[in-house]
This record gives sequence, C-alpha cells and structure tokens, in this order.
Amino acid sequence: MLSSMARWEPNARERLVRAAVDLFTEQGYDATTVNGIAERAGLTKTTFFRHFPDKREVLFAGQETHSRLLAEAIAASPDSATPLQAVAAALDALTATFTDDRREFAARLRTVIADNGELQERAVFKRIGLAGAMTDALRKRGVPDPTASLAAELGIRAFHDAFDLWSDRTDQQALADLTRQTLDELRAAMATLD
Amino acid sequence: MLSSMARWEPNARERLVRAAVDLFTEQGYDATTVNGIAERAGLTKTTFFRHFPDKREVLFAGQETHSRLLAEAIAASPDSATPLQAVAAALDALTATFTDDRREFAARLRTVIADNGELQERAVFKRIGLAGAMTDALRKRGVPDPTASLAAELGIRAFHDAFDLWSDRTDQQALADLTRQTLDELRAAMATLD
DNA sequence: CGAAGTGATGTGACTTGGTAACGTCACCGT
DNA sequence: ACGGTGACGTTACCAAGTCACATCACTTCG
Repeated sequence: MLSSMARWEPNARERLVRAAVDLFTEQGYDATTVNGIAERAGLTKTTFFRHFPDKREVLFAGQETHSRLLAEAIAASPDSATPLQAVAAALDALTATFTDDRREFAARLRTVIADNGELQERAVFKRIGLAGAMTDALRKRGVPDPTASLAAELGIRAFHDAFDLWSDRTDQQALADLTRQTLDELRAAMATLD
Repeated sequence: MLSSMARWEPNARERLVRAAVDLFTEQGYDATTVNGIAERAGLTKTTFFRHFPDKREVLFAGQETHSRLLAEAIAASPDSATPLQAVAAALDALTATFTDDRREFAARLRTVIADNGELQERAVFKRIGLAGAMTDALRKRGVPDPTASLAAELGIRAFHDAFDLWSDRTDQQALADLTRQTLDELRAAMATLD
C-alpha cells in the first residue's frame, strides 16, 4: 500500500509553531487569529489550545527544556567552581544547542516579539523563569542568597544580550562565544558602579 | 438646594481600583469579572476600559508616576554622585512616598499578585519599566552602558526585595530604611560572585 | 480475529476580555 | 440663551480561552 493512510499528519505541534511564526511575520501578531494559525496547520482552534496554554506561548515553547539544561549544568559543575563559573558553564551548555542554522529563525522571532507588548511581557517573564531555575540550582550547591540570584540574573542578562547580537548578525560568530564575551563585559562593568 | 446633584459621583478611577482590589481579595482574580468590578463601582464595563487599558492594569496604576520620580531624582543628583549613589538617591525619593498607612493595602495587593500568574507577569514587566526609566536617566548623565542598566537593575531589585519585607511586617520600619539596607546587602553580595 | 480501550483530534456552545460607534446629559464659557 | 466638551451609558461585535461530547485510527488482549 502506498501509505497506511494515517488519520492525521504527524508533528502537529511543530506545524502549529511554523504556521504561527509565518502568520505573525506576515500580518503581525495582533492581526492573526488562533483560528487562522490552526487552519494553516490543518487543525482547529481547540487543538491549538491543547498544545499551548495561550496564543503567546506558541512562541516560547521549549523554555522548560532550557531551564532543565541550565539547572543540570550547574548541578554538574565541580564543587570548586565559583557561582559565576558555574553560571558560565551552564550558559555554555545552553548556547551549545543554538546551532547557526537557527539564526535566521531566531531573528524573525525577535522581530515579532519586539513589535508587540504582550509578547515582550511574556519574554521577560520567561527570562525570570530561567534565572530562577539557575538560582535554585545554585542554592542547592550551598550558594547563599542573594549571591545565588545575582549570579543567575547576571548570567541570564549576558545570554539575552548576546542572543540579540547573534540573531542580528550575518558573520559566523557563535552564540557561545558572544555570551562568554558579554558576561566578561558585564563583570567588568560591575566594578564601575561605585 | 441640598446638593448640586452632580450627574456622577466623583473619583471614578479610585472607586474602580477599590472595587477591583476588594473583589480580587474576596473571590480571586480569575473569578471576578470586569463587569462585576464596574458594577460594584456603580459604573459599566466600557468606563472601566476607558480608565485602564486592561483588567490587570487596575492593580498597577500609578507606575508611570514612579518612573518619573526615579528619573527626576537621578537627573537632580549632583554630578559628583556615582551611578549607585544616584540610584540610591532616586530610591530615597520613591520610598519616601510610601507612608506607613499604605502598608496593609500593599500587603493585600502583594497577596493577590502572588496568587496569579498573569499578574506576576505584569508585575515583572512593570519592574523592568522602572529599571528602564532609571537606566535612561543615568545615560543622560553620561553613564555608559552596561554600567547604567546594571546600576538601575540592582536598585530596582533592592526596592522590590525591601517592598516585600515592608508589606509583610507589623513593626514600624520604614520602606526607605529597608531599601537602603537591602541595597547595601546586594552590593556586598556582588563581591562574592567570583 | 474480534472487542474493548486509548489518544489525538473535531464540533459546537459558552463565557469573558477588549473594541468601536453612537447616544446622552450636566457643566462651562461666551 | 447657546453651542461645545467631557464623562459616561448602550449596543453590538470580535477573538481568546474553556468545556462537554463525538469520532475514529490504532493498540491490546482475550
């Protein structure tokens, strides 16, 4: 038989994400409806909400993975590592997953988010979540507060700044390198606060 | 005549805020509808949305005032002040506006926000806005990036942490004192990052 | 081999947040 | 006395999100 004639096409989630990003870039976030996204993906509104808790979340799927990655890397770093060294190691683990072929997609995503307040709100919230995951992991290593949260927040800040640079560039500088460099600059700037 | 029989009661905005906070604490944020808020305030849904852009914003009204306060205080601080000193001065100006009779109200607000994800999202976003206002003001003083944003974020972090302590307490420690103290602790913790 | 179950999807009805067009009426200045 | 103006109400509407229930390929087990 040519195909076993499955009832549905596979990868519904991925199709929804692609449809959403496409429509958002074409018509803007506000102008595109969840119904529209689902239709383009060959699905319905209800199915969309089975995969994502709300319309915004379709752009932030997979952040839980990032949280786990960061937390595991911190837990796995040697006991001799300082808080910032553990954070740097975690960022290495995270940035390693951003291969260069995702750069263009990342840039489109960034543009969509930059054009919409609701999405910026969610993006900021997700950043806090990543920092929180690192903070918890640091605390489990015995790092006291507020040292743990300061280290985590500094690291996330470095990652975010570097991500913006990376997604805008055509040169082949890896996100991992940009992140390490940005983190160094932030550490240097800390000395100029007072 | 007994009264000039005004067409509407005054202070519609304030009545809406009070009605909202009351209902949120009574039944929770999700369970209360904008219609319900407006009715308790003797108004209608449309009028609610004339005063606030969305349901959440009723809990965060007045943050623009805070942004202005911070920015003006930073602009007014002496040229000799370091970035962190300017930030500390701005926080003094802000915390001075939180008289102790608002403490209980603040505590209720904090509880409502802590119980709801959407509200936490908005709260975090507002914090970023406050930090942004200070960052801009610092840049206008010639403070380079990323020093400006680091100082601003540290200051907002101190304010937020202190606000949580303040709203939970029954003793009479002023928010201004708590904030200064928290900021000092954060500065000390910065030295332990590496 | 057939029957019962499972899981991802569709359908339709509903609630609520949010917008927009239009109407009302006290107040204010001229 | 008269024509704004501003704050509010009314109505109708759209889109986000929820829910109960139906469907049907695929699986499993007797």
